[in-house]
Amino acid sequence: MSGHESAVARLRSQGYRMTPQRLSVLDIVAGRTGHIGADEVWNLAKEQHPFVDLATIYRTLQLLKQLGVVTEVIIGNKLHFEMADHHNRHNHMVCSVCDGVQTLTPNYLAEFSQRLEQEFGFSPNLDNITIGGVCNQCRAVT
Amino acid sequence: MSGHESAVARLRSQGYRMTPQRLSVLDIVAGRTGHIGADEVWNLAKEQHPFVDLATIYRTLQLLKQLGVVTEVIIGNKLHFEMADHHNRHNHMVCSVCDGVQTLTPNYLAEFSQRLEQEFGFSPNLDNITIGGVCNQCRAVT
DNA sequence: TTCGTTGTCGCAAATTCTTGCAAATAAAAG
DNA sequence: CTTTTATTTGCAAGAATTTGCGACAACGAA
Repeated sequence: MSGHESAVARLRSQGYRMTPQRLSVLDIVAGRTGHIGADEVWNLAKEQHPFVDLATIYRTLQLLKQLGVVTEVIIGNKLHFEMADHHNRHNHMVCSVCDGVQTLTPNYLAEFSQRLEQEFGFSPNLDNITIGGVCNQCRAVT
Repeated sequence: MSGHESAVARLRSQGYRMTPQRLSVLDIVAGRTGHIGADEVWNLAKEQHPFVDLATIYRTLQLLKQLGVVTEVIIGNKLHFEMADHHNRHNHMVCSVCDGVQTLTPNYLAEFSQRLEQEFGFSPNLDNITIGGVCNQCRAVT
């Protein structure tokens, strides 16, 4: 009921339809500050629409991702999603050892972004960037 | 039979064992210039070891990934792997619309890497970086 | 409001990837 | 070479995610 107008508009403008299921998913993801797993979205969505299928959740999340409304992060071997906040970007560093996630707001990425666009014609979605590596703790263990 | 000595050594030094199955997987991935899907690795591996299980392939690829021998890229909804070439890095830009993959050798990433390490104590593996976005073609369509 | 077109949903089956466990085996010790 | 022991494997079961398809519903047109 709040700031979903733009998302709805974006759906419509591409010929997609707004359904109660999609609104639910949108509300749920928007209601979280951090990321949320697909299974959690499903559980919450069932409270409002007991018959929603998990497949619908996945399809909706994929759609919202394509539209740039949400962002996908792979944590462990699960898909997680969160609102793509274009004003206050969240980027992730995922440790390949412990699957821990760290968040950062990298201003330094802006320049890199422009280069990619100039040299390759590729518009990177930096809301969606995930950097693999090893975190402090796990490196200490080895 | 070629340049796998370092990979074998890296296995041994961590207490892992070198088995024919693992050597097969290593050979197969190393024999490719580009990336290769887990299922393809399996098919090729079966030519030499008809009874290898797909689970073994996955486990081996995960292991090689942890050791930094290979690199994992998610293309579409499949896992792909390729040799991590530390001298000539390959990084990927994956289009979220068409799943097309572009490769680049970003020298400009080096500086960014150092910052992450200094500020977060996180050692990024830039061989493994994947940047999502929209490619030239798909952007033109919209 | 009603109708028709077309996108969407729910269901079930198919893919893709992961995990538990007993048997097999690599590497070290004797 | 044989024994020992811990790692790996293969198999089967199980998560997690995607896809095909007929029934259904959103929304513009009449």
